Amino acid sequence: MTDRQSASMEDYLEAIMVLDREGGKVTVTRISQAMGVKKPSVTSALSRLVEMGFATHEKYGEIHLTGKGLRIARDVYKRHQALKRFLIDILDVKEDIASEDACRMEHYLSSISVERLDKFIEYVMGCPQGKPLWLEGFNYYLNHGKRNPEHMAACSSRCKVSSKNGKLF
Amino acid sequence: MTDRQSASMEDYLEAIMVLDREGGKVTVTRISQAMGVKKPSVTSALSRLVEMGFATHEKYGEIHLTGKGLRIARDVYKRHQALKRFLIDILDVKEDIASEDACRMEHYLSSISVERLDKFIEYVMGCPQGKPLWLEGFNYYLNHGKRNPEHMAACSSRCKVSSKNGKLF
DNA sequence: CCTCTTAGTTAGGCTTATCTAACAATTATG
DNA sequence: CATAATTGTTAGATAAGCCTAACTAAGAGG
Repeated sequence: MTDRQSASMEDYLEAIMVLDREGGKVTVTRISQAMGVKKPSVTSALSRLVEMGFATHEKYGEIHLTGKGLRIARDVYKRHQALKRFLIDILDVKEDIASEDACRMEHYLSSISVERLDKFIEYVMGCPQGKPLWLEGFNYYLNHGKRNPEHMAACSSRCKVSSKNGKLF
Repeated sequence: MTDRQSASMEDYLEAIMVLDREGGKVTVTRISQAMGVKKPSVTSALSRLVEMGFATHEKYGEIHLTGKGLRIARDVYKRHQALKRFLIDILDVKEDIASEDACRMEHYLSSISVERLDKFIEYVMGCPQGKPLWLEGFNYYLNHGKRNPEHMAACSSRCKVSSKNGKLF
């Protein structure tokens, strides 16, 4: 039922979904540019997606995901976002690196682990009073190579009111 | 200089290193069993590793990693451990799932991100007084679907004295 | 409506990484 | 030490996924 597709197929499905959300027709050229592959690769991939029942594509015509295809695309995207948010918000990795890492790893995280990761981010970032102090402490640790004596004394996880990472994505 | 090899090549290098650490001669058969591939695949992979200067292997003879090969193997293994420890110790994922996830993702985490992840685990698990209370709070959140009111009141990250995860690996 | 440009497809080749079947070398055993 | 069992290699097939080159379809401008 929930068999994973190849990394490549997942990438195509995800790209089609994202391009569709961006608006306008989803074309071979757009997919090609978005994914950094040549157009014949897209045509070839599309024929496999169609064969597997994940997309529809009439010659020279429109490209759409089927229900099945969309479900997979959303799954992949969810994994992508969870990984990216973790890397950026918790580990303080720069956005471009985080995105690249997420793009590569999104195909390999089990559903159990995504679920946990999602909950973890929710738990940490959803701290009622804002960014947890212990996370501030981690930043200090990253920058200074040692624990902040103040944090160690208090060992407090009281939350900051304003979050440093205010952007939605 | 630090070009990443393919996932498959990294897997072979890692397996050879681990088998070597386990003791005894590293043989085609052992590699084959450890990795779940047939023996001709191992022979073929070995010839590529030798060609790239990552291993030595005389016909019907001994298999060893070169310095270059060992360096890569250690890198991969480090990523593996970081991911696994994170999944188990922080996200409370079961060991077998964590290992599988780590095995697949270990090839795709950038060096910057491993570094951060390592530091993160070090920071969290190395809390002077033991397992942080906020992490206990996360466990509660996982099991009950909501924050523990007590933790919310205190929002404390004081550490438990004894760690629940006492094993080294 | 004809031509030129752009978009998409087809054909064919390459690489990686796997497999099976058959063969060769090595090791163990009576 | 001769033969059987194990171990390792070679040859050849297959599949995914990418590429280039060449072709065809569709659409835009004069």
